[in-house]
Amino acid sequence: MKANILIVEDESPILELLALNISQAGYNPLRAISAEHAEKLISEALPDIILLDWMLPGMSGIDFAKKLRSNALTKTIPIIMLTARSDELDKVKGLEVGADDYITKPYSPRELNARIKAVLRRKAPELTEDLLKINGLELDPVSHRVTGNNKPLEMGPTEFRLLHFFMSNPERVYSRSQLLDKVWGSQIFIEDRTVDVHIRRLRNILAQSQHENLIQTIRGSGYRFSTK
Amino acid sequence: MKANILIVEDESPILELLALNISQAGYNPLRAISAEHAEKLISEALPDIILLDWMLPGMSGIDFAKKLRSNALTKTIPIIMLTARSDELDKVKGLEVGADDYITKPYSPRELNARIKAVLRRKAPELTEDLLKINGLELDPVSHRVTGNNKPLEMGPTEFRLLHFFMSNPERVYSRSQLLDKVWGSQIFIEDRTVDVHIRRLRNILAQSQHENLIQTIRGSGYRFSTK
DNA sequence: ATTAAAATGTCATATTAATGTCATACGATC
DNA sequence: GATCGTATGACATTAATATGACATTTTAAT
Repeated sequence: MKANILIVEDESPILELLALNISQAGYNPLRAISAEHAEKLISEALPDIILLDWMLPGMSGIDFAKKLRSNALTKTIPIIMLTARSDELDKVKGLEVGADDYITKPYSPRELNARIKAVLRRKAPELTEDLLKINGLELDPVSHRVTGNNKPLEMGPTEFRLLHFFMSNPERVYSRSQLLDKVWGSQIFIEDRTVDVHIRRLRNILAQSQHENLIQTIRGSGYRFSTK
Repeated sequence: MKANILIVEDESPILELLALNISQAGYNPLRAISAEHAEKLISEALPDIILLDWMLPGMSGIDFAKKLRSNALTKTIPIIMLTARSDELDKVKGLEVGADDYITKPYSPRELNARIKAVLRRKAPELTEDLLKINGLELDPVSHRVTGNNKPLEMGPTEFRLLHFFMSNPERVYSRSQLLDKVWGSQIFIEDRTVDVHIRRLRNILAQSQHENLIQTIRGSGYRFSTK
């Protein structure tokens, strides 16, 4: 599942350039030319990251960031600020407002990608393409392959995403609804109990290499991926 | 017996959408397009939960909530506020007025269901996610793990919540009914003596790492979690 | 377009764990 | 030692999860 990155930038050429870079980096860019426009897009679907220009017509980037931070729904979306000059003052202000990172123009695509990746790693590791290895269980998002003790494990797409999510977020309990939101997507209406079934399917597959008890049931709470 | 959920919302499409979700979730939706209309329905039969739009023509949602709270008959009906924007101010006001929870539009059906479920169950106020450590006893809400001197301790959901509550509120005596309210939830009809049983179960588990006397009996008053 | 294969979500049922209550034992307090 | 409050063990009931089967949808292959 590609990460959705919302770019808020009033200068069209820069916006397009950013969007191009982002899509080349394997993410899904969403374009907004103002804070108001961005709000509309956000109300339709929450992006995973917001790239926010400092200077915007209408509501400024700072104010918009503040607003995003004060709303429970958008509070946790990472914001990367785009600033024209890199004076320290801006940096401080940006961090005060709650930006997770900031980039100065002219920016280098490589730097941009690095920042995005860093932020994703911190907030939503399952959206990165990092190779995951735990206790002889390997999942490669790039080649879309899973092996247990070097034995290839075949599974359906849903089980793959589920395992990917779990391996990216180990040692944490997730309720069935949280898993549905994170692995299936938030606008889908599926029974909680369906999660159980996919957990079983995944466990069955992992059992081929004795990794089935990496997925643990926490009665009354949900499931946890753990090596302990 | 299905729970009756009264929806008070003036915008017809939203009302229908809510009603649809609610009936799919196995509840019985009742529709009202204004506070006045709602009052009429309430006078016929008391609903189990009221979903109340913040902005209503005629009497506003806030005023209506106040009114409901001031009437002995309707005082105890849980109210979930529906707000267009989730600014903190609204939240505060809503809670002041006595709303039990609030949801911001656009809401996800799953979130709505989760809230309804939570309100129906009247679970204890949410405890934090912070790691709790006392005298070698550790409770991690995130991974849902308890260890005593690094030895894993297994326990049921109720004992976990009980311990979580105690560790979050140490050095304080709680009566059995207070514990029932805080750990089990307020609308539940359970014998006071049952608390004793769970205390014993918890003590038994904690005894594996010699932590059993962190839970002390205060004769005539209740129990206390204390290191002294 | 047609067919076959794979994947998916839901349901009914089985299994297991957790829960609440009771009867009784214990211990403190007067 | 009588009384009151608490501890404990057993047990029936309830609740949560696991499982197998199945209908439907998606995907891939021809």
